[in-house]
Amino acid sequence: MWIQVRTFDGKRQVQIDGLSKLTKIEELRGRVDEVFDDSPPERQRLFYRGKQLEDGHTLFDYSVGLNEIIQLLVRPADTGQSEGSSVATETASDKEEPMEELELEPSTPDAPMTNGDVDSDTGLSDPSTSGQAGHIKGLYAVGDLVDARDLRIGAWFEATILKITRASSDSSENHKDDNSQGTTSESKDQEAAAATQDIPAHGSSNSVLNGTSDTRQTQEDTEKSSEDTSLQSGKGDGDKTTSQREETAPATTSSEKDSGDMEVDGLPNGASAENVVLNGDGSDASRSGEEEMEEEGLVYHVKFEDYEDDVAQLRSVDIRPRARTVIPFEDVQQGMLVMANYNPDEPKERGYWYDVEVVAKKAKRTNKELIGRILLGSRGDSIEDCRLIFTEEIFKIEKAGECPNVNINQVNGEDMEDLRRKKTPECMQCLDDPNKKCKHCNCHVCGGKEDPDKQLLCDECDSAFHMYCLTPPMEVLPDDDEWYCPLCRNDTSEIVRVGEKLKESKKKSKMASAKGTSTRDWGKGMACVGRTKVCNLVPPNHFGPIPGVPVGTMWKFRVQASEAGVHRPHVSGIHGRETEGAYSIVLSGGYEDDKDDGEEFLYTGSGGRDLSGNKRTAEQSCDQKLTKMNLALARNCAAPLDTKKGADSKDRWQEGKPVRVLRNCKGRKHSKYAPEDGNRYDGIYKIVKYWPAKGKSGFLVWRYKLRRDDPEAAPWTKEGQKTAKKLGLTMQYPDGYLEAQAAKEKEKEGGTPAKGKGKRKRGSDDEGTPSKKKGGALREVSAEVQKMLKEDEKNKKLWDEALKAAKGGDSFLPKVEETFLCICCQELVFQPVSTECGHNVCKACLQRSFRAQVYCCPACRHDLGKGYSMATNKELQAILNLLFPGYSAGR
DNA sequence: CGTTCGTTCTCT
DNA sequence: AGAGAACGAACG
Repeated sequence: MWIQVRTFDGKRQVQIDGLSKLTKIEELRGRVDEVFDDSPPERQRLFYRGKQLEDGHTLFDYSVGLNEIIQLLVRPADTGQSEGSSVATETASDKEEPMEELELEPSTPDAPMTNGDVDSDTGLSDPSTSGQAGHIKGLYAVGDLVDARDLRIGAWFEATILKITRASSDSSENHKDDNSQGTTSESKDQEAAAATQDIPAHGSSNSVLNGTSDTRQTQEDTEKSSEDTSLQSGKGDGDKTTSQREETAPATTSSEKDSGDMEVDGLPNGASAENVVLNGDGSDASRSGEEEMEEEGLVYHVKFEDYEDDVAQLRSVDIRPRARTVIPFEDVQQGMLVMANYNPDEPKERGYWYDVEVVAKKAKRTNKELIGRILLGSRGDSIEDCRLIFTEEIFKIEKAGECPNVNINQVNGEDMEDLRRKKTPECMQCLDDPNKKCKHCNCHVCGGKEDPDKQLLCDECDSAFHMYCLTPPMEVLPDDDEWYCPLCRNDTSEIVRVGEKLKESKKKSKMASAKGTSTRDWGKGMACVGRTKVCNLVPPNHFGPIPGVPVGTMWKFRVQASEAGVHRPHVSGIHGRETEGAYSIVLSGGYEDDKDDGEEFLYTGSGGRDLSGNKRTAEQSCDQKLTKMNLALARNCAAPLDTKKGADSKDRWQEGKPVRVLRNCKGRKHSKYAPEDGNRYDGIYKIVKYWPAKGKSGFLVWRYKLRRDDPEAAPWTKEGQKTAKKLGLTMQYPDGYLEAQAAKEKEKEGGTPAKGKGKRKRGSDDEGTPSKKKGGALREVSAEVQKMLKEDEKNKKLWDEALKAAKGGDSFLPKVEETFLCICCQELVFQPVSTECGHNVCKACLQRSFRAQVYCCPACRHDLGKGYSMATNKELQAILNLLFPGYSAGR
């Protein structure tokens, strides 16, 4: 078997040959390493259909089929430079040993809170108790109301300081904790863990809903995956945090160091210094000025107001006094650094609070607008050209250290609610109204918001479920780290999380290879591979020729004839339905009673054989019956059915149902009409008569007399050979087969597999499907169809493209098939819904998405809205029905 | 060469 | 949804 490995950017694609279905992933890595530069196995990440391939499993485990594409992502190399504080950060998170060493360090005696780990210290500790650390002098004190930066998304959230510790064993212990969470829970890969190790996970990785909504969690995930790809750029960050960590107390005088960095990172040149106050810059903060500063080594444990169980440990650079001064719009000036609300995903909606450099200010009478650059944090990332719409809520960034304090607040009775900023409702469905039932943000079954601690979060769709709302109700929390809701459970049976065992499908577990009863290696060749495409041109129960497949077409393997729709079963000689008749047969020389005279032949029914032991053929060992395929074949005969004695259509033989006939090269033993190689389509035959008879084996067999009835010349005639030449009919091989064969030959000669062998752009060297080269049925677009295309106004652009492709020499129908492939089910769209964003999805697929509370276009994530009408595009459906007469059968 | 795999189909 | 039949094709 062979597959394609393609880099994530799609720039390189290489065929890997000589694989078996039982090839292990680690083996595949070796092969990939041979062909791709600079991609050692340990740095490879391989993906197939969204799943990350893990060592220890086989291609079969992941159902990787012939010629399918595996995507390759190579982790950046660990340079191992001596400069390496960044390297230290990464390795520290990659491997656990260094962490354990840190953990063994004695805890700081004057930090009593080290005995509480993050989980138990969920902000419940009395501030006065934490105040024991009062002799730690920093910019902020316990109880200070601050804004704290969520390092993952770069936005500021309202928070309170719970306690302050020195960076020492205390923090490293917590770091270790974070890290283990990061790696054990789902597919957060190591890099992501490294990038986020400073933050405790929001909520435990377990699935209990901690009284918070899932919105934020989702955002985290998005953020993480984006970090995945931008890791290299994030290295500077790791560098800095590490150096900070290593410089523990006592503090140096270089507290400007941080601010200096910040200036470089976050501040535009020429920014007006007036209103710009840098976070963490304690140079003139009153409190710190008088006391001995040890800011460098301090870790602030802050509690986010909106996420009660979140305790983050942050450095002073990521903390600042709670914003409380609104800058009137008229006072906002270009170049200022302010805090404003922005939603990067939905710029027209409310989002989170970010630092923004004001780039431009537009004030019209009706419309106030600010254009800004969102600054995401110390890493120096920014989002350019953001249009700020909440121009009345521009906040000044307060000077470091000048904090309102929660304790003071209580004394003064000052209403701190005034300091609360507006923010996005967590749930756009119920707008966080606690009195409203909402199946979106709370229990998916009852919508109730009560008992948040009894609500389980699905690890797939993030929907919540009361344990008692499940059927059957769940009594105890699941032991597993992850839990899947009833809607997701089936669909995700094959999803594998990192480091997790592959869930075996029922079917596979029954197979010999899974039961371990066989040692047989299989799957290297074409015997056990599945189809790579399905013929949608006609329904499976189509009688007569397949459009675009001329008499004389040849395929090396039966599976290809199946793909072409000419003869669908993989093994079986007769394709038919008991109630309808037979559509096609193959003469393969497997039945001794067959007799082939070309224009006419005698065919034998199936059955009467003992196929136990997983066999496909055997000797005749009992009488055949006129059932199943034998009955189907009999029904083609233009004579009343007689299941006892058979029937003869006599002079009406041509009125019978047409049978497509293939001849296989194995028939050559007894028939000179069989092809030299592979399988050949010989045209339409009719059943003249059928009858039961005693076969050579002595058992009863059903015999069928077939006579050719096809206007196209038979391949063995002179005329037939002429047309074959004219049409350029050559043996068809599976995509990549010849390359794989060539590679095998080369290997035999003793040479190592050549680098880059089989390297090719897709669709380059087609041996020439007859229909492609010579145009014909597949390229022509009839006037009738053209007219119908015009009626499908919603897809005008797509149809224009398809027509253009047809004119350019490509086949029209395959292009249409590609264009209207449903992104969900990967089949031609059925009962298509044409979205306003220009995509087409099966109605059923879209409904499934909506049932999972996902209300956006599956293709582009364009929000369709919960109440989307989902009208089927009848025009499109009509066209597709015409072009692909059978595709909707069975759906 | 004899064996024996997953696949496909249809039917139950 | 599962079982059973089946003129393939590779393994050993």
